[in-house]
Amino acid sequence: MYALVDINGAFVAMEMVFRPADRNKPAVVLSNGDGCIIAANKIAKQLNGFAMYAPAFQLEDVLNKNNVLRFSPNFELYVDMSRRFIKELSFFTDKVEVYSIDEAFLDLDIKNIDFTDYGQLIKRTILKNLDLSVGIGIAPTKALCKVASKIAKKFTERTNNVYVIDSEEKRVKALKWLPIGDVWGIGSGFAKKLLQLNIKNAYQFTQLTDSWVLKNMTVVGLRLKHELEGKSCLQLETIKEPKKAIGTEKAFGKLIADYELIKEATSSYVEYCAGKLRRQNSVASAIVVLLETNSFSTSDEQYYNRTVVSLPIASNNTTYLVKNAVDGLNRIFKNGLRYKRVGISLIGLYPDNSIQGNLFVNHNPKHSNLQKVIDQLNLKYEQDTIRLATSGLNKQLWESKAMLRSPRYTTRLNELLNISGDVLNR
DNA sequence: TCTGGGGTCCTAGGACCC
DNA sequence: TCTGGGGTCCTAGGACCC
Repeated sequence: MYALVDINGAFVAMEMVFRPADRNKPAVVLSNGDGCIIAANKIAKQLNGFAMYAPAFQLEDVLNKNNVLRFSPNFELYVDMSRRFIKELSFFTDKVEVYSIDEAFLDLDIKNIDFTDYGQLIKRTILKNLDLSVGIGIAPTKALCKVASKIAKKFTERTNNVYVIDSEEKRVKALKWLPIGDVWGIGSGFAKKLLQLNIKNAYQFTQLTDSWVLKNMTVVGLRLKHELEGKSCLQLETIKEPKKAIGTEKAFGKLIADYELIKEATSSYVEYCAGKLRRQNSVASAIVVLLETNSFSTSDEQYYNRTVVSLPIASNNTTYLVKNAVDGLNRIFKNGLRYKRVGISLIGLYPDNSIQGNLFVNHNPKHSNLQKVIDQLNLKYEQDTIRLATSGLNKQLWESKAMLRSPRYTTRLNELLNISGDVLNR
Protein backbone atom coordinates (compact mmCIF):
# COMPACT_ATOMS: atom_id res chain seq x y z
CA MET A 1 0.00 0.00 0.00
CA TYR A 2 1.04 3.58 -0.72
CA ALA A 3 0.03 6.82 0.94
CA LEU A 4 -0.24 10.29 -0.49
CA VAL A 5 0.22 13.00 2.12
CA ASP A 6 -0.76 16.45 0.98
CA ILE A 7 -0.69 19.74 2.89
CA ASN A 8 -4.08 21.43 2.94
CA GLY A 9 -4.02 24.84 1.27
CA ALA A 10 -0.25 24.71 1.54
CA PHE A 11 1.03 28.21 0.81
CA VAL A 12 -1.61 30.01 2.84
CA ALA A 13 -1.28 27.49 5.66
CA MET A 14 2.48 28.06 5.74
CA GLU A 15 1.92 31.81 6.02
CA MET A 16 -0.55 31.26 8.85
CA VAL A 17 1.91 29.22 10.90
CA PHE A 18 3.49 32.58 11.71
CA ARG A 19 0.24 34.55 11.99
CA PRO A 20 -1.95 32.62 14.35
CA ALA A 21 -4.21 35.60 14.93
CA ASP A 22 -5.21 35.74 11.27
CA ARG A 23 -6.31 32.15 10.82
CA ASN A 24 -9.97 32.82 10.68
CA LYS A 25 -9.63 35.44 7.99
CA PRO A 26 -9.81 34.80 4.27
CA ALA A 27 -6.32 34.81 2.76
CA VAL A 28 -4.67 34.30 -0.64
CA VAL A 29 -1.17 34.01 -2.04
CA LEU A 30 -0.55 35.79 -5.33
CA SER A 31 1.76 34.97 -8.18
CA ASN A 32 4.89 36.90 -9.16
CA GLY A 33 4.13 40.59 -9.47
CA ASP A 34 1.01 40.06 -7.35
CA GLY A 35 -0.76 39.05 -10.57
CA CYS A 36 -2.94 35.98 -10.13
CA ILE A 37 -4.33 34.12 -7.16
CA ILE A 38 -2.33 30.91 -6.86
CA ALA A 39 -3.42 29.73 -3.43
CA ALA A 40 -6.29 30.42 -1.08
CA ASN A 41 -7.59 29.13 2.22
CA LYS A 42 -11.03 27.58 2.60
CA ILE A 43 -12.59 30.77 3.90
CA ALA A 44 -11.47 32.69 0.82
CA LYS A 45 -12.56 29.94 -1.56
CA GLN A 46 -16.08 30.09 -0.18
CA LEU A 47 -16.50 33.82 -0.79
CA ASN A 48 -19.11 34.90 -3.27
CA GLY A 49 -17.52 35.69 -6.62
CA PHE A 50 -14.15 34.22 -5.70
CA ALA A 51 -12.22 32.44 -8.43
CA MET A 52 -9.00 30.50 -8.01
CA TYR A 53 -6.21 31.45 -10.47
CA ALA A 54 -8.02 34.62 -11.52
CA PRO A 55 -6.02 37.83 -11.95
CA ALA A 56 -6.22 39.69 -8.66
CA PHE A 57 -7.21 42.99 -10.27
CA GLN A 58 -10.35 41.37 -11.65
CA LEU A 59 -11.35 40.34 -8.14
CA GLU A 60 -10.40 43.63 -6.53
CA ASP A 61 -13.96 44.22 -5.28
CA VAL A 62 -14.39 40.78 -3.78
CA LEU A 63 -11.00 40.92 -2.08
CA ASN A 64 -11.51 44.39 -0.66
CA LYS A 65 -15.09 43.92 0.45
CA ASN A 66 -14.16 40.83 2.45
CA ASN A 67 -10.82 42.11 3.76
CA VAL A 68 -8.99 39.20 2.21
CA LEU A 69 -5.36 39.06 3.35
CA ARG A 70 -3.03 39.11 0.38
CA PHE A 71 0.51 37.79 0.22
CA SER A 72 3.20 38.09 -2.43
CA PRO A 73 4.78 34.68 -3.01
CA ASN A 74 7.45 33.75 -0.47
CA PHE A 75 8.97 30.64 -2.00
CA GLU A 76 11.99 30.73 0.21
CA LEU A 77 9.66 30.16 3.14
CA TYR A 78 7.54 27.54 1.36
CA VAL A 79 10.56 25.54 0.23
CA ASP A 80 11.95 25.50 3.75
CA MET A 81 8.61 24.47 5.27
CA SER A 82 8.35 21.77 2.62
CA ARG A 83 11.77 20.44 3.63
CA ARG A 84 10.59 20.17 7.24
CA PHE A 85 7.41 18.40 6.11
CA ILE A 86 9.44 15.75 4.27
CA LYS A 87 11.70 15.34 7.28
CA GLU A 88 8.71 14.57 9.48
CA LEU A 89 7.45 11.99 7.01
CA SER A 90 10.79 10.27 6.86
CA PHE A 91 10.36 9.27 10.51
CA PHE A 92 7.48 7.03 9.43
CA THR A 93 9.16 5.23 6.53
CA ASP A 94 12.45 5.56 4.70
CA LYS A 95 10.66 5.18 1.39
CA VAL A 96 9.43 8.69 0.68
CA GLU A 97 8.93 10.20 -2.76
CA VAL A 98 8.90 13.99 -2.76
CA TYR A 99 6.25 14.57 -5.38
CA SER A 100 5.83 18.33 -5.14
CA ILE A 101 6.34 21.19 -2.75
CA ASP A 102 3.35 20.09 -0.69
CA GLU A 103 2.89 16.40 -1.44
CA ALA A 104 4.73 13.17 -0.88
CA PHE A 105 4.08 9.52 -1.58
CA LEU A 106 5.05 7.00 1.08
CA ASP A 107 5.54 3.27 0.79
CA LEU A 108 3.54 1.73 3.62
CA ASP A 109 5.02 -1.71 3.23
CA ILE A 110 4.86 -2.21 6.96
CA LYS A 111 3.50 -5.37 8.53
CA ASN A 112 0.55 -5.52 10.89
CA ILE A 113 -0.59 -1.96 10.87
CA ASP A 114 -4.04 -0.52 10.60
CA PHE A 115 -3.71 1.91 7.71
CA THR A 116 -6.34 4.32 8.96
CA ASP A 117 -4.74 4.51 12.40
CA TYR A 118 -1.32 4.97 10.90
CA GLY A 119 -2.60 7.75 8.66
CA GLN A 120 -4.14 9.48 11.65
CA LEU A 121 -0.85 9.22 13.51
CA ILE A 122 1.01 10.83 10.61
CA LYS A 123 -1.59 13.56 10.42
CA ARG A 124 -1.42 14.34 14.14
CA THR A 125 2.37 14.39 14.08
CA ILE A 126 2.57 16.90 11.24
CA LEU A 127 -0.02 19.08 12.93
CA LYS A 128 1.79 18.97 16.25
CA ASN A 129 5.31 19.51 14.94
CA LEU A 130 4.71 21.87 12.02
CA ASP A 131 1.29 23.32 12.67
CA LEU A 132 0.16 22.23 9.19
CA SER A 133 -2.90 20.14 8.45
CA VAL A 134 -2.69 17.39 5.86
CA GLY A 135 -4.98 15.07 3.95
CA ILE A 136 -3.92 11.47 3.46
CA GLY A 137 -5.05 8.97 0.82
CA ILE A 138 -3.98 5.35 1.17
CA ALA A 139 -4.39 2.77 -1.61
CA PRO A 140 -2.58 0.08 -3.60
CA THR A 141 -1.54 2.41 -6.46
CA LYS A 142 -0.45 6.01 -6.69
CA ALA A 143 -3.39 7.07 -8.86
CA LEU A 144 -5.80 5.51 -6.36
CA CYS A 145 -3.98 7.32 -3.53
CA LYS A 146 -4.79 10.54 -5.35
CA VAL A 147 -8.44 9.53 -5.50
CA ALA A 148 -8.46 8.55 -1.82
CA SER A 149 -6.84 11.83 -0.86
CA LYS A 150 -9.59 13.77 -2.64
CA ILE A 151 -12.17 11.85 -0.65
CA ALA A 152 -10.26 12.44 2.59
CA LYS A 153 -10.32 16.17 1.98
CA LYS A 154 -13.84 16.44 0.63
CA PHE A 155 -15.58 14.51 3.39
CA THR A 156 -13.51 15.61 6.35
CA GLU A 157 -16.30 15.06 8.87
CA ARG A 158 -16.52 11.38 8.03
CA THR A 159 -12.88 10.71 7.17
CA ASN A 160 -11.09 13.00 9.59
CA ASN A 161 -8.70 13.69 6.69
CA VAL A 162 -7.59 10.10 6.14
CA TYR A 163 -9.16 7.70 3.66
CA VAL A 164 -8.13 4.19 2.70
CA ILE A 165 -9.14 2.37 -0.49
CA ASP A 166 -8.54 -1.24 0.41
CA SER A 167 -11.39 -3.15 -1.20
CA GLU A 168 -12.88 -3.58 -4.65
CA GLU A 169 -16.13 -2.14 -3.42
CA LYS A 170 -14.49 1.05 -2.16
CA ARG A 171 -12.45 1.38 -5.33
CA VAL A 172 -15.47 1.21 -7.63
CA LYS A 173 -17.49 3.52 -5.43
CA ALA A 174 -14.70 6.07 -5.33
CA LEU A 175 -14.14 6.00 -9.10
CA LYS A 176 -17.85 6.40 -9.82
CA TRP A 177 -17.86 9.43 -7.56
CA LEU A 178 -14.84 11.16 -9.16
CA PRO A 179 -15.62 13.44 -12.15
CA ILE A 180 -13.39 12.69 -15.12
CA GLY A 181 -11.85 16.17 -15.12
CA ASP A 182 -10.65 15.69 -11.54
CA VAL A 183 -8.67 12.55 -12.27
CA TRP A 184 -4.90 12.91 -11.78
CA GLY A 185 -3.39 12.84 -15.27
CA ILE A 186 -6.54 13.90 -17.13
CA GLY A 187 -6.17 17.56 -17.96
CA SER A 188 -8.64 19.88 -19.61
CA GLY A 189 -7.82 18.61 -23.11
CA PHE A 190 -8.58 14.95 -22.51
CA ALA A 191 -11.45 15.74 -20.13
CA LYS A 192 -13.22 17.58 -22.93
CA LYS A 193 -12.59 14.77 -25.38
CA LEU A 194 -13.81 12.11 -22.95
CA LEU A 195 -16.92 14.07 -21.99
CA GLN A 196 -17.85 14.20 -25.67
CA LEU A 197 -17.79 10.40 -25.57
CA ASN A 198 -20.03 10.53 -22.51
CA ILE A 199 -17.27 9.39 -20.18
CA LYS A 200 -18.19 11.39 -17.11
CA ASN A 201 -16.32 9.75 -14.26
CA ALA A 202 -13.19 7.80 -13.50
CA TYR A 203 -15.04 4.49 -13.44
CA GLN A 204 -16.35 4.91 -16.97
CA PHE A 205 -12.81 5.74 -18.07
CA THR A 206 -11.62 2.37 -16.77
CA GLN A 207 -14.31 0.68 -18.87
CA LEU A 208 -12.72 1.84 -22.14
CA THR A 209 -10.59 -0.69 -24.00
CA ASP A 210 -6.83 -0.65 -23.52
CA SER A 211 -6.30 -0.21 -27.26
CA TRP A 212 -8.54 2.85 -27.46
CA VAL A 213 -6.76 4.48 -24.53
CA LEU A 214 -3.34 3.64 -25.95
CA LYS A 215 -4.22 5.01 -29.35
CA ASN A 216 -5.84 8.22 -28.14
CA MET A 217 -3.96 8.95 -24.94
CA THR A 218 -0.56 7.28 -25.45
CA VAL A 219 1.03 4.95 -22.93
CA VAL A 220 0.66 7.65 -20.29
CA GLY A 221 -3.11 7.32 -20.45
CA LEU A 222 -2.91 3.54 -20.47
CA ARG A 223 -0.74 3.46 -17.37
CA LEU A 224 -3.25 5.70 -15.64
CA LYS A 225 -6.09 3.35 -16.57
CA HIS A 226 -4.24 0.39 -15.12
CA GLU A 227 -3.41 2.30 -11.97
CA LEU A 228 -7.07 3.16 -11.46
CA GLU A 229 -7.89 -0.52 -11.96
CA GLY A 230 -5.61 -1.28 -9.05
CA LYS A 231 -2.63 -2.58 -11.04
CA SER A 232 0.40 -0.63 -9.90
CA CYS A 233 2.49 0.73 -12.80
CA LEU A 234 4.02 3.81 -11.25
CA GLN A 235 6.84 2.98 -8.87
CA LEU A 236 7.78 5.08 -5.90
CA GLU A 237 10.71 7.26 -6.90
CA THR A 238 12.57 7.68 -3.66
CA ILE A 239 15.86 8.75 -5.18
CA LYS A 240 15.84 12.33 -6.31
CA GLU A 241 17.02 12.40 -9.90
CA PRO A 242 18.92 15.49 -11.00
CA LYS A 243 16.78 17.93 -12.96
CA LYS A 244 16.89 17.73 -16.75
CA ALA A 245 16.31 21.42 -17.22
CA ILE A 246 16.72 24.42 -14.93
CA GLY A 247 15.15 27.65 -16.01
CA THR A 248 13.66 30.96 -14.97
CA GLU A 249 11.30 33.23 -16.77
CA LYS A 250 9.52 36.05 -15.08
CA ALA A 251 7.44 39.03 -16.05
CA PHE A 252 9.13 42.38 -15.44
CA GLY A 253 7.62 44.86 -13.03
CA LYS A 254 6.67 46.99 -16.04
CA LEU A 255 7.16 46.77 -19.79
CA ILE A 256 10.79 47.33 -20.77
CA ALA A 257 12.34 48.45 -24.06
CA ASP A 258 15.87 49.11 -22.79
CA TYR A 259 18.33 46.45 -23.97
CA GLU A 260 20.71 47.00 -21.06
CA LEU A 261 18.03 46.26 -18.48
CA ILE A 262 16.93 43.12 -20.30
CA LYS A 263 20.56 42.04 -20.45
CA GLU A 264 20.78 42.55 -16.71
CA ALA A 265 17.73 40.41 -16.09
CA THR A 266 19.04 37.70 -18.40
CA SER A 267 22.39 37.66 -16.65
CA SER A 268 20.76 37.63 -13.27
CA TYR A 269 18.50 34.66 -14.17
CA VAL A 270 21.46 32.70 -15.53
CA GLU A 271 23.40 33.40 -12.37
CA TYR A 272 20.53 32.08 -10.27
CA CYS A 273 20.03 28.96 -12.39
CA ALA A 274 23.75 28.25 -12.63
CA GLY A 275 23.82 28.12 -8.83
CA LYS A 276 21.10 25.48 -8.84
CA LEU A 277 22.99 23.66 -11.59
CA ARG A 278 26.18 23.46 -9.53
CA ARG A 279 24.30 22.40 -6.42
CA GLN A 280 23.03 19.33 -8.26
CA ASN A 281 26.54 18.72 -9.68
CA SER A 282 25.52 19.12 -13.30
CA VAL A 283 26.78 20.96 -16.34
CA ALA A 284 24.61 22.39 -19.12
CA SER A 285 25.30 21.85 -22.80
CA ALA A 286 22.87 24.46 -24.14
CA ILE A 287 20.88 27.50 -23.10
CA VAL A 288 17.44 28.51 -24.27
CA VAL A 289 16.78 32.25 -24.30
CA LEU A 290 13.32 33.60 -24.90
CA LEU A 291 11.87 37.04 -25.17
CA GLU A 292 8.25 38.10 -25.20
CA THR A 293 6.11 41.24 -25.45
CA ASN A 294 2.85 41.69 -23.57
CA SER A 295 0.42 39.28 -25.21
CA PHE A 296 -2.52 40.89 -23.41
CA SER A 297 -1.92 44.22 -25.07
CA THR A 298 -4.07 45.09 -28.04
CA SER A 299 -2.10 48.19 -29.02
CA ASP A 300 1.56 47.10 -28.70
CA GLU A 301 3.32 45.31 -31.54
CA GLN A 302 3.58 41.63 -30.61
CA TYR A 303 6.77 39.62 -30.69
CA TYR A 304 7.84 36.26 -29.37
CA ASN A 305 11.11 34.57 -30.12
CA ARG A 306 13.41 32.00 -28.67
CA THR A 307 16.77 30.62 -29.53
CA VAL A 308 18.95 27.76 -28.39
CA VAL A 309 22.63 28.47 -27.85
CA SER A 310 24.69 25.28 -28.02
CA LEU A 311 27.81 25.44 -25.91
CA PRO A 312 31.06 24.11 -27.42
CA ILE A 313 31.83 22.69 -24.00
CA ALA A 314 29.25 21.92 -21.37
CA SER A 315 29.77 24.02 -18.29
CA ASN A 316 28.35 25.20 -15.00
CA ASN A 317 30.50 28.30 -14.79
CA THR A 318 28.36 31.38 -14.33
CA THR A 319 30.56 33.74 -16.34
CA TYR A 320 30.70 31.40 -19.32
CA LEU A 321 26.96 30.66 -19.24
CA VAL A 322 26.07 34.34 -18.94
CA LYS A 323 28.25 35.25 -21.90
CA ASN A 324 26.54 32.64 -24.07
CA ALA A 325 23.06 33.57 -22.88
CA VAL A 326 23.74 37.20 -23.79
CA ASP A 327 24.85 36.03 -27.26
CA GLY A 328 21.47 34.33 -27.54
CA LEU A 329 19.67 37.43 -26.36
CA ASN A 330 21.48 39.48 -29.02
CA ARG A 331 20.20 37.12 -31.69
CA ILE A 332 16.56 37.64 -30.84
CA PHE A 333 16.44 41.15 -29.37
CA LYS A 334 14.64 43.64 -31.57
CA ASN A 335 14.83 47.37 -30.91
CA GLY A 336 11.74 49.47 -30.53
CA LEU A 337 9.55 46.95 -28.72
CA ARG A 338 8.30 46.95 -25.18
CA TYR A 339 9.03 43.59 -23.58
CA LYS A 340 7.08 41.84 -20.90
CA ARG A 341 9.33 38.93 -20.08
CA VAL A 342 12.69 37.35 -20.66
CA GLY A 343 13.49 33.75 -19.80
CA ILE A 344 16.42 31.42 -19.85
CA SER A 345 16.68 27.69 -19.43
CA LEU A 346 19.76 25.56 -18.98
CA ILE A 347 19.23 22.31 -20.87
CA GLY A 348 21.10 19.22 -21.98
CA LEU A 349 22.23 18.66 -18.40
CA TYR A 350 24.54 15.89 -17.33
CA PRO A 351 26.89 15.11 -14.44
CA ASP A 352 29.82 17.48 -14.01
CA ASN A 353 32.27 14.60 -13.64
CA SER A 354 31.94 13.47 -17.24
CA ILE A 355 32.34 16.58 -19.34
CA GLN A 356 32.99 15.85 -22.98
CA GLY A 357 36.02 17.75 -24.23
CA ASN A 358 36.22 19.58 -27.52
CA LEU A 359 39.24 19.19 -29.81
CA PHE A 360 38.78 22.60 -31.33
CA VAL A 361 38.12 24.65 -28.25
CA ASN A 362 40.68 25.47 -25.66
CA HIS A 363 38.87 24.82 -22.43
CA ASN A 364 40.24 27.05 -19.78
CA PRO A 365 39.06 26.10 -16.31
CA LYS A 366 40.81 28.96 -14.57
CA HIS A 367 37.56 30.34 -13.22
CA SER A 368 36.50 27.23 -11.38
CA ASN A 369 38.31 28.09 -8.16
CA LEU A 370 36.93 31.60 -8.27
CA GLN A 371 33.48 30.14 -8.79
CA LYS A 372 33.90 27.92 -5.75
CA VAL A 373 34.90 30.83 -3.56
CA ILE A 374 31.94 32.89 -4.74
CA ASP A 375 29.57 30.00 -4.01
CA GLN A 376 31.05 29.55 -0.55
CA LEU A 377 30.70 33.23 0.28
CA ASN A 378 27.14 33.35 -0.95
CA LEU A 379 26.33 30.30 1.12
CA LYS A 380 28.03 31.65 4.22
CA TYR A 381 26.55 35.12 4.08
CA GLU A 382 23.54 35.57 1.87
CA GLN A 383 22.49 34.86 -1.67
CA ASP A 384 23.87 37.54 -4.03
CA THR A 385 26.53 38.75 -1.61
CA ILE A 386 28.88 38.44 -4.57
CA ARG A 387 27.56 38.49 -8.09
CA LEU A 388 28.51 39.42 -11.62
CA ALA A 389 28.59 43.06 -12.65
CA THR A 390 26.63 42.14 -15.79
CA SER A 391 23.74 41.20 -13.52
CA GLY A 392 23.72 44.89 -12.79
CA LEU A 393 22.70 47.24 -10.08
CA ASN A 394 19.34 48.22 -11.46
CA LYS A 395 17.23 45.33 -10.27
CA GLN A 396 14.58 47.68 -8.99
CA LEU A 397 14.02 48.91 -12.55
CA TRP A 398 13.01 45.54 -13.96
CA GLU A 399 12.19 43.15 -11.16
CA SER A 400 8.53 42.87 -10.30
CA LYS A 401 7.70 44.12 -6.87
CA ALA A 402 6.70 41.89 -4.01
CA MET A 403 5.24 44.46 -1.68
CA LEU A 404 3.14 41.97 0.22
CA ARG A 405 5.77 39.35 0.90
CA SER A 406 5.92 38.12 4.46
CA PRO A 407 9.28 37.74 6.23
CA ARG A 408 11.42 34.71 5.43
CA TYR A 409 11.05 33.65 9.03
CA THR A 410 13.00 30.40 8.86
CA THR A 411 15.86 31.22 6.50
CA ARG A 412 17.02 34.80 7.19
CA LEU A 413 18.48 35.82 10.50
CA ASN A 414 17.31 39.38 10.13
CA GLU A 415 13.74 38.30 9.43
CA LEU A 416 13.22 36.02 12.41
CA LEU A 417 9.83 36.03 14.03
CA ASN A 418 9.69 38.45 16.92
CA ILE A 419 7.39 36.79 19.40
CA SER A 420 6.46 39.75 21.57
CA GLY A 421 6.15 42.20 18.70
CA ASP A 422 4.86 40.12 15.82
CA VAL A 423 2.59 37.61 17.43
CA LEU A 424 1.35 38.80 20.78
CA ASN A 425 0.37 42.24 19.58
CA ARG A 426 -1.65 40.92 16.70
C1' DT B 1 -2.26 50.00 -14.48
C1' DC B 2 -2.78 44.96 -13.25
C1' DT B 3 -3.09 38.80 -16.48
C1' DG B 4 2.35 32.96 -12.81
C1' DG B 5 6.38 30.07 -12.84
C1' DG B 6 8.84 25.76 -13.11
C1' DG B 7 8.90 21.38 -14.45
C1' DT B 8 8.09 16.19 -16.86
C1' DC B 9 6.98 12.83 -20.47
C1' DC B 10 5.56 11.20 -25.14
C1' DT B 11 5.15 11.26 -30.24
C1' DA B 12 5.90 12.37 -35.00
C1' DG B 13 8.81 13.76 -38.38
C1' DG B 14 13.12 14.93 -40.37
C1' DA B 15 17.91 14.48 -40.56
C1' DC B 16 21.55 11.47 -40.32
C1' DC B 17 24.43 6.79 -39.93
C1' DC B 18 25.94 1.95 -41.93
C1' DT C 1 10.36 -6.20 -63.23
C1' DC C 2 12.56 -5.52 -58.83
C1' DT C 3 14.55 0.17 -55.27
C1' DG C 4 16.37 -2.40 -47.61
C1' DG C 5 16.55 -2.67 -42.96
C1' DG C 6 17.90 -1.22 -38.59
C1' DG C 7 19.20 2.25 -36.07
C1' DT C 8 20.25 7.31 -33.45
C1' DC C 9 19.62 12.07 -32.50
C1' DC C 10 17.20 16.34 -32.56
C1' DT C 11 13.19 19.42 -32.58
C1' DA C 12 8.55 20.97 -32.23
C1' DG C 13 4.36 20.36 -30.41
C1' DG C 14 1.11 18.58 -27.27
C1' DA C 15 -0.27 16.61 -23.16
C1' DC C 16 0.15 16.76 -18.22
C1' DC C 17 1.60 18.08 -13.08
C1' DC C 18 1.86 21.45 -8.88
